[in-house]
Amino acid sequence: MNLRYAPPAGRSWNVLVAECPSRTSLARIANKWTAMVITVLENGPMRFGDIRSALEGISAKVLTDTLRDLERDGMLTREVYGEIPPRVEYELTPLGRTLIEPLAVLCRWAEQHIPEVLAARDAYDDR
Amino acid sequence: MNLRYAPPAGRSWNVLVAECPSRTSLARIANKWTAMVITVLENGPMRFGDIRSALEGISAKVLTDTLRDLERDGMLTREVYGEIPPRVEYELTPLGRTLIEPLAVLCRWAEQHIPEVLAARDAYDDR
DNA sequence: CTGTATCCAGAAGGATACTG
DNA sequence: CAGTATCCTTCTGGATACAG
Repeated sequence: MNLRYAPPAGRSWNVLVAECPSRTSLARIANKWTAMVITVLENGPMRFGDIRSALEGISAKVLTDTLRDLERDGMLTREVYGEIPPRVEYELTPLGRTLIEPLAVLCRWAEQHIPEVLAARDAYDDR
Repeated sequence: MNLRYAPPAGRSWNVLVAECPSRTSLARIANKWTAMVITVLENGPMRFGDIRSALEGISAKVLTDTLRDLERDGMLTREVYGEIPPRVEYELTPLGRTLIEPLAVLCRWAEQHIPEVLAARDAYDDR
């Protein structure tokens, strides 16, 4: 496993290799905002404001940045409707949809294991 | 547990609620270093130096911080052996082991979908 | 309504030197 | 070997104001 980064000539992309682009990709998907955005979009297209309301507490700037990054990496599409007031809808691509289940699992893990995590934290801080 | 937020009776914790502690927990596990550390520890205890070698490019400081946070949240244990030179081993707890599969899936996703992501990125940048 | 443009504080993370 | 300590740079993300 101590191989130097060699792809794309070969086939073995590897997040453990510092220069491998898969590590950048991992950083993008292993991210709390990404997990929440993808999860929230699973049921179909949503408007900017509705996403922002769903992800309670996110700023407009951060949501804009997150959505743009996800669009750039092909995980969602952005459609602007020429209406007044403006309407913009975001929708997962097939590629983005393959992330729904993995990221939903993470969100559920965080929710389901809160008692254990908080207990462990208290125990650690008490010593 | 001294919480500023508790889910309403009969309901579950929810990462979409800003003050819910599950969001902090999500931030910790939805993180590239966490994903790599957990994945690398799946086969059993490992020494600090071996983990650092496996996660090519991580600094001692960042690895120390990451391991301490994971220990604090009950996902791994840290055992110090009174030897010269020192030996310290990190091992996943049962709680930590429940993260192996979800996080390994993320790492595999990042590796397997690199061609699509890079293609999408090029297409986006070209317009 | 859906952003952009700034500015700024704090967190994350790297480099280097050093210790038990 | 397994860290600490320190310093420094970069990135993240919040606040505010404003535009189309």
